Formats: sequence, C-alpha cells, structure tokens
Amino acid sequence: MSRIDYPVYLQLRDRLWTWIEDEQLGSQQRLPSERELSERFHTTRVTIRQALSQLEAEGLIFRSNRRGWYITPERLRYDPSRDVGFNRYVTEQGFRPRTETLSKVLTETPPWLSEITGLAIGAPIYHVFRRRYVDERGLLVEHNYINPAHCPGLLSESTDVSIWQMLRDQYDLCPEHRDIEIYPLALKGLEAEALGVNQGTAGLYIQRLSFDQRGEFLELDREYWLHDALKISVRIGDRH
Amino acid sequence: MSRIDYPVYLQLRDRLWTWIEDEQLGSQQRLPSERELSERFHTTRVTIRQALSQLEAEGLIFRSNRRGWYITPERLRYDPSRDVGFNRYVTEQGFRPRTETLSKVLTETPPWLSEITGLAIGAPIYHVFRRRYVDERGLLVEHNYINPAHCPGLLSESTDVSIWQMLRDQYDLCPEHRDIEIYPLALKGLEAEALGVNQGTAGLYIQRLSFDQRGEFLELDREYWLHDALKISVRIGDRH
DNA sequence: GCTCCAATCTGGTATAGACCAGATTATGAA
DNA sequence: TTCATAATCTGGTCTATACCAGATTGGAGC
Repeated sequence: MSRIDYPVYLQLRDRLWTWIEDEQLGSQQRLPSERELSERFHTTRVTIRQALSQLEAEGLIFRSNRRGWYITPERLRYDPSRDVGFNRYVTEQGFRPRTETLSKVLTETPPWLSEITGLAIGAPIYHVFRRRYVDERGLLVEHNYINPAHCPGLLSESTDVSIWQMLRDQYDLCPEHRDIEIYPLALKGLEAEALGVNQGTAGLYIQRLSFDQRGEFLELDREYWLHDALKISVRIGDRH
Repeated sequence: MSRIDYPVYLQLRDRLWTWIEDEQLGSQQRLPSERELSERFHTTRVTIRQALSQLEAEGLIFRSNRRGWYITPERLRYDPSRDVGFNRYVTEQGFRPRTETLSKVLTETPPWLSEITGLAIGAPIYHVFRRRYVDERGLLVEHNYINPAHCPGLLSESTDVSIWQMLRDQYDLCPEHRDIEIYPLALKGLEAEALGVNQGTAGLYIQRLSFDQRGEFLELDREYWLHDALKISVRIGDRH
C-alpha cells in the first residue's frame, strides 16, 4: 500500500527511480520519451514531466534540449582553493576533459570590475570566455579577467588548457591570497545559452578573485556550473 | 517591440521583475495571488506559475506553503571555514537569528558515519538536529554528530546557541583540520518538511568534518540550506 | 556513397478547466 | 472577550489537448 496523501508525481518520481535502477541505466544513457513514459505509467505527460523535473532537481537525470532525458554522470570533485588546472583533476578522476575558448579579447575595465579589483575604469583587461566539458557534456562556462600588467602576451597564448599553469610557467605568477564566493543561482542569458540549457536551470556560481604577493590584482574567475555537475571538496587547516 | 520567439513566461518573468521594482516591494513582502496576477497580466495561472518559478529559481521571490509568494531577503554571507557561531555572524550582518533544537539524543554510530569518522559502528554518538532562522524565516536545518569522548555532558547543555562556542568554552576543544563538502541538491523528506518547503525545492548542502590536534574525530556537521539564503564567502591564503 | 530535404520524433510552451488541502479570516455562540 | 466553527482564499495537483521548434531520421536524387 502506498501512503495516502502522497501526490502522484512524487509516487512517479519514486517509481521512475527504482525503474532506472532496475534497468541499470548508466551515465549519459537515455530514458524513454515523455509520451512513452506517460503511457507506461498510466498518467499524462504533464504529470510525468513534474516527476522528471523532481529527478532533475535531485541530480539523477538531466535534459538535453529537445533530445530527451539522460542519466546524470557522477559529480566531479572540485577544490576551488587549489591551483590545479581543470584538465588535470578531471583526468585524475578518470574523466575526459575538454575546453573551448569562446572568446578572448583585450577590453576595458568596466565599473563593476573596477570596484572589486582596484583597477581604473577603462584600464586594459584581458577577458577570456571558455566552456568546459567532461566526457563531452558541457558542465560550466567561465569568464576570466586577467590583469595584463603581469602577462602582456596572453592573447597569443593558448587558452584551451590551464590559465594558471600558463601564468605560473610563462610569467612566474602565483596568487598570494584570494577571495572566493560561492552560491546557487539560476543559469540565464548568455550562460544558459552557452551551456545549451533552458533559462532558469539551477546552477552554481563560483568566483575567485586573486591577488599577488604585493596585493595587486591578478585575476578574476567567474564560473557558472550546472547544479548537478560538481561536489566542492576542501580541506582546511592541514599543515602537511 | 519585444523580441520574437521569446516565450510568454520569460516575458512575464521580466515584466514581473520590473513590476516588483516599480512597486518597491521589499524583503518578505507578499505578492498578489496567482489568480490576481494571471488576470492582471492577461494570461493563465499555469503560465504565471511558470514565470514565478523562474523568479524563484533566480532567488528574487520565495513561496510559503499555501500562503503566497514573498520577496526573498538578501543573502546571508557565510564562511564555513571559520568557527564563528551562527548567531554572531547573523547579528553582525544586521539580521535577527533564532535556533530551534528539534531533537538531541545520544545514539549509536551508524555504518555511514563510522566510515567517514573512524568511530566503531555502534559506538555512542551525540546527534543534535536543529533549525535555524534569520528574521523568522527558516533558512536551514542542521545535523550535528559529536564525539562524546570529548564532551560527556553535552545533553545537559543548551544547544540553542553555538555548539562551537560551547565546545571551546566548556571543553576546551577546537578543530585542527576539517574536510568541507559543498554541493547543490534538492531538499526532500525530513529536511524539506522541517523547512516547510515543497519536496524537490533547490537547496545547498554543506558538510564539515572536524578533527582535533591528535587526528581524532570531533564533530560532523551536515547543513541543508535554502538555495537562495546564503552566499559563501571565504578568504584563502591571507597571513594576517 | 553522398548530399539535401522532407517526414517524424522530441521536449517546450500554452490554454482552460477542475478539484484538493492547508492557511486565513469571518462569524456567531458561549 | 474567548473560542470553536464555517466560509473563503491560497497555492498545489492533475487532466486533456493543442501547437511549436529544434533534433533526428529516412529516403530520394545525384
């Protein structure tokens, strides 16, 4: 007997969950179409969609625009306090990374950026906009704002790998301290578009503001992640 | 002229946003009912609800079960790496904190807890379950698992204030290092119920696992936050 | 084989209506 | 005034249907 007063779409969520387990659907595998599911579970498409949205919120499945529903891969572990490049820790965890540079320009510091970096409004600043994949699923887009005073030749460097590694190797730069901000938000506008998800899809915002030993602004990193893509994992206070 | 191919519910989202600005609705103020809004904006309740859900995902408004939609207060800034108690930093930011202890028991270490703490399965462990408010809005629920070896008299202490402060003052305990995990999830079951939100509401999970100077397990903290309630803010590498 | 285009399949959006259950408010009796 | 209760208001759930637009597929023509 199912509990009374338990809405149909929540019952469906549970039945879908166990159905997925029974079928042993694995990472990135596709579910049957909504119409097929609504027949199979004797309900309407609207209600099935409600149940699917629940599973999406829980991170079990994700949608690919007008293509269908798929099983969400395991979360990527991520430590924003470390300087290790994306490619390296993705590989370390047994996944296949890929980075696309969507734009890379030398532009002028806008007011909001001036406010948090101390740069003058209109001062030259590099802006790199990239999309990162894990196993061919786009997990995040990232805006990098880099102080050109420290690395004048950045535009001619490749930005499809780690910017940090490049800053360290080519320009001998490393941050002395940084301010990190993290909060959940809805992906919208440019970011939603670049990730191929619907407006309002749940996401996680991570911002890193780095300064060098002399307290000068080095780099600002603004990352927009899919909500189900990562698990932040930090160790603090260890002296090894 | 509005952009073509822009769905009605997204247009509504924008119109509602500006309408809220025009009306100068402030923190915790109530919106008109869905039926009223759907008339006012010449659409159906379903579509209005879609627009409201967008604004909810974006953190502008939140819902209170069968009572209505309200303006979301400003996010609370939160640094999980510091030992400052909830009450203190809520107050520091000009808000009014409140904590309810929902349960407080001495129980036996379950397998999953044994795995991450090193305690023996079945070993005694304190479990405190609390709900935290800011300005009378419940923002998170929190499970604390505390090693009784270090603070035998915990059950008789008040847990409506900072557990950390108590551990420090009464038992002279402070953590040497800790592992922090953070990721977005959907609030469900006990946590959703305790916060009075619908199953599947977006949330943020924060876990802190603390050990003392000798590497012994001190405390495990599992927090379930509303997604729109906080902004994590950490400074790393500063030597002041 | 290949390319191109049409048919088809998919999820995305939108309407109109209905009923439910919890929360609030109004009412009226004590 | 107090307190129980009834009416009402609110969001929550659900059905049935329709059409759209992007993605995929299948086949015709080369």
